[in-house]
Amino acid sequence: MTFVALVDDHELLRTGLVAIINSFEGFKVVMEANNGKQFIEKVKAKTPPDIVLLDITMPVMDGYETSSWIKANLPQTKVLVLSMLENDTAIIRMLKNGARGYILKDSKPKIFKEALDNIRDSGYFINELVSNKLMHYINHEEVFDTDTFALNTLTENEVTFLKWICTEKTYKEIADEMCLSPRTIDTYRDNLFKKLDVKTRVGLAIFAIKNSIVTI
Amino acid sequence: MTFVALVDDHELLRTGLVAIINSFEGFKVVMEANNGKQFIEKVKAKTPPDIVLLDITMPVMDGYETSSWIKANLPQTKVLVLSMLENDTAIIRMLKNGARGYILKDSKPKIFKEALDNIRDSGYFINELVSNKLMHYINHEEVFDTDTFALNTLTENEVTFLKWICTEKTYKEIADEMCLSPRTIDTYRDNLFKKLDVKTRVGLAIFAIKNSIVTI
DNA sequence: CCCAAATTAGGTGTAAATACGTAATACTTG
DNA sequence: CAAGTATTACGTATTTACACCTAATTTGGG
Repeated sequence: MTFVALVDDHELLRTGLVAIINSFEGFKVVMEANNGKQFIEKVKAKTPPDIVLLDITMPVMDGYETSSWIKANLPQTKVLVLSMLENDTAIIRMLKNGARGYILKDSKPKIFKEALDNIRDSGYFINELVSNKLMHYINHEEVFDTDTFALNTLTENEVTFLKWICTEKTYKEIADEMCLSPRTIDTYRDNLFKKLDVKTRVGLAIFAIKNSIVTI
Repeated sequence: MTFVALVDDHELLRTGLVAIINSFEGFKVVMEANNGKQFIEKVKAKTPPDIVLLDITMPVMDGYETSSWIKANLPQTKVLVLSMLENDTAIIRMLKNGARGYILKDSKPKIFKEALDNIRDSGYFINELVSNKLMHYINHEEVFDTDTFALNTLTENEVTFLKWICTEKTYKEIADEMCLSPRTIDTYRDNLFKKLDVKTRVGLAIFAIKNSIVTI
């Protein structure tokens, strides 16, 4: 019997998952949690599950952190990401943090079964989502995950600046808002163009939105 | 007994919903569909349900269309929107299309029960999400739902143009891509500035993203 | 067929954004 | 303390974006 934990703050989805997973022969849901922190608390008192079905977007402690924690503290436990996010950054970050597979929340139950079987049997579930990223990694290791990498090199002021970028203010007005010289703002922009490999303010705005620096 | 239909392309969520709703006394799920079109086909052969739990984002026929159809063709049937979208535009559009309530997919089962009870008993479920929009409507009717209104006035070319707006191409390059004169592109931009009440290209880009004209 | 409206296009001027080179301050760290 | 580095700032030139006004062309109804 393979024991499964569900970590997701969507109660409804969890209810559906429990029903489905328990209907799969050889799998049983033994733990549920609303977020990573709650999972960690609960798992301390128990035998760790074999597989953790893990959401990314959660309050308190998100999937990225949680996966890292599991990788470091529960080496026998395998993480299968269950997310709505289809973007490269999310997939790659989770894989880097130790996830063994990544499926979308709107997958059909059949996919689910396959993923659980594969992870139990081979340790991994490599679907198209994941294999595309892996292929990309093989071919372009150096440019792999530019966004995530770039995100970490941003200074506090640059992040603030990116927020202003997504408004209709001119650079001069942004300079006023940030109490800096317009020239400094120019430098910020030029640096970000290089860092983020974009050429225009629209490029900056889209980067900021894509990486949740601003929410719209 | 109140009969409920589920229209949502997320099978997992549906499974959970069926379990939960059937566990509520007095409610029973009698129909499931992956999208509006499938629902229409299925409902023809049956007695219409009392309540339709309706997702917005669906392939083939989305929630907006589906709700309008239900309003026009099944006057006894009440729509309760079940969505992940928390933005004004979505809520308002659905309310205008006849929805009786709007709850988020990550609501707790308790909220669910309340919503179903209220819609059965009073015909409506007015939670904070909805009441805020209604209040806003009372106070600012004339500026109510600018985005949705504006969306409907966009021409095909303007939509295409908005897609290009969210790239790093200059207007001249966009003109080439669309096989139009740069002057025409200028006119498009100026018209959109007026229509959408923005002043810069970034404003246009954000409108396009917010309203799912482009996906990033 | 003709009119009104929508679409496409042009001219000109100003403001903003972008490119590139340089340099004064602040802040580490050996 | 000195050298290196990050941050902040400036000058100048060019390109792009934006504003406002006008007009040719296409399109859809009466």
